Amino acid sequence: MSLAKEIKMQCEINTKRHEALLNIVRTGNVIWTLSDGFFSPFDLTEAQYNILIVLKLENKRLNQVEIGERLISSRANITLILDKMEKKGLVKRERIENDRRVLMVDLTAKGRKMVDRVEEKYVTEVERLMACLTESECKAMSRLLEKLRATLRRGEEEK
Amino acid sequence: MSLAKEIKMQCEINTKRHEALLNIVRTGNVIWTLSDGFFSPFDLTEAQYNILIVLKLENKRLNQVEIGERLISSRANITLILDKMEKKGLVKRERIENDRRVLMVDLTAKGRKMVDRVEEKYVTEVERLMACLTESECKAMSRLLEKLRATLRRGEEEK
DNA sequence: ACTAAACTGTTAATAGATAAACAATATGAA
DNA sequence: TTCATATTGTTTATCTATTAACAGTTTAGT
Repeated sequence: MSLAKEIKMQCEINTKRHEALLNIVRTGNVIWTLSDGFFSPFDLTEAQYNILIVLKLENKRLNQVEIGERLISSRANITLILDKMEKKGLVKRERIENDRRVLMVDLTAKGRKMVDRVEEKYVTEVERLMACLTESECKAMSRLLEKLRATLRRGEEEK
Repeated sequence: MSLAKEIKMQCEINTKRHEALLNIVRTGNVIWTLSDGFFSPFDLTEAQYNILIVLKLENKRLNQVEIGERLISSRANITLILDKMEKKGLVKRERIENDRRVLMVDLTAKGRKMVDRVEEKYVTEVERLMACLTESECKAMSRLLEKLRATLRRGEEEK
């Protein structure tokens, strides 16, 4: 991921809106980078953790399309990520009777153990990282970001 | 649309802080994807545009390390991006006398023409995308994001 | 029932980024 | 000076992600 990134730009940013856009992207990027460092000791990528946590929270098997919807990731990529996770024994893929196209993905015992262990530390880490903002500040920011994202999405659908 | 619904998670997200973190990452991602679509008609990537705009705003030649600092991109990657831009005739690389290791990168006439043309549309596009937020909302959001990023950065330096 | 369209998952080609190793050059301390 | 160290840019190997094409399967309209 290489988006308009930080630093050493001697120019001013033109407008408040442009500044906000760059701030969102930069901050997302910093968090993304940090998360890499957080997950690597567990030999997980963020994408892999996300699949584990989705399966845990849904508490049922999901097919690969459903997983892709929850992660906003392409079908092709889900296949590759699951290939690796299956090799590591974190998930299993099972055919079902009604529809012979789909593969249902589920946590293995090992996968469940992994996600339980990591989730606890993840929650602590998130609180630590975000501790500088109050709950109401977070709430306000979420509201604005959701409003923005809704508009962006609608704008794209129209095209 | 709330984040939870958007990603079809039937569970709620634990805390306001966690929700805000996910909102930042996700919104940054949406913007990043849109920017891809914005630049591709010009046969540019975002990374390439960023190099053009940096050279324009600095208004002088920069070596590859200096460009890397401004974009937070690795030296290796800068080499590859500039290779492509040089082939397209957007930038030129010139040796200097004092230090025979360095290559100074500068806009060509074609590169300058390109960046002028794209920058104008880029500014318009940013205003359009962010129009749903008022200036004061943008200002508030920037303040929170900058505060957060400052803390995150400090937290990492301590490690 | 038949056929066109849609859907699921995989594969191949491509692009992007990074880290590690490297060659050439410059710097600085003894 | 001389030699270890640092710096600049390139190359190589590797990893991740995306798009397009594909095969197998199901759905829906007629």
